[in-house]
Amino acid sequence: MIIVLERRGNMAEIKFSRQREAIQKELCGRKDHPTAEDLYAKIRIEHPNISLGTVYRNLHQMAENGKILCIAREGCPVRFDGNPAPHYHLACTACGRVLDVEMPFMHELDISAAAATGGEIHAHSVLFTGLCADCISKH
Amino acid sequence: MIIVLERRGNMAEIKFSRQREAIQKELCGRKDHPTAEDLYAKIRIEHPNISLGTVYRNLHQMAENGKILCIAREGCPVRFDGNPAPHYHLACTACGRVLDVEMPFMHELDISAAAATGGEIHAHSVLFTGLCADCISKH
DNA sequence: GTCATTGCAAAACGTTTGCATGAAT
DNA sequence: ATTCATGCAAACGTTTTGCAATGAC
Repeated sequence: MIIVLERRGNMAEIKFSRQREAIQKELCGRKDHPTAEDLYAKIRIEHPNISLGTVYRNLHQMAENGKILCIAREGCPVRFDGNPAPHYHLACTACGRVLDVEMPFMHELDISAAAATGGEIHAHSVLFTGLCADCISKH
Repeated sequence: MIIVLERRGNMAEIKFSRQREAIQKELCGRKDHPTAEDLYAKIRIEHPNISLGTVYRNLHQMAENGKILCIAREGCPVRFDGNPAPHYHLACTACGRVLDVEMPFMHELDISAAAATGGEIHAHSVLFTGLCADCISKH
């Protein structure tokens, strides 16, 4: 299997589009981590003609360009994060939400990993699993 | 969306099966992180009648019971890890492989995250992104 | 005898793609 | 005029499911 991670094919220009603008605005205006369908549903209110394919295409492009993050989990649709700065996430086992965890990001981990592997680490993503504060207090 | 993470429905008995045994043996006998299809293809050599559904069902059950780990990434089929002890992974951007990273696991991160969220952290999974040693040296 | 597990094939799901049209530069 | 982006609908790859049959206990 070949993993294609190349940035946009050599120097193709990115043209403005209403749709991309709407997606970007919607995603960056929220602090949760919506799925493509979530965004599609929301954006459709103001842009009734937008298509799901366009949402996916743009999310993909934005991720390639480092403008957003993707959060993948077993058995769940991918979630997107409008904040591209590396940070931690918590997947709550009770309510199913994915939340940001406000703690300092350990860039040192990348250094340790690079030392351990002899390779070159570009990023690390961390997903905590557990109960969020809301779910703890509700019970 | 409701996330179902419950362990096996109250106290249903787990009965032995040849197929599960083969899956367990195959997965735990290797240090890479195969997909369900990979395992299916391999196991089919000795158990020609096994079905892909059975492979998925058993992997799911084993994951629920904490016998194996799942590694999910955007755009890739889920990979399974026969070693359920918490540890780190590297996804190589050049060759596409997912490798173990031999470095001490930071349980302290869970404590920091619990403090930061006010919740209860059960685990954390880390996926590094970068180049593995093989790909660095090949270039 | 009971109930978990299987194989099979169909369906579900999330996502990607081809193509003709439209919009941005 | 060029070429990037869009909407649509069809296709894709992965995973799950219903069901009747089999196997474990």
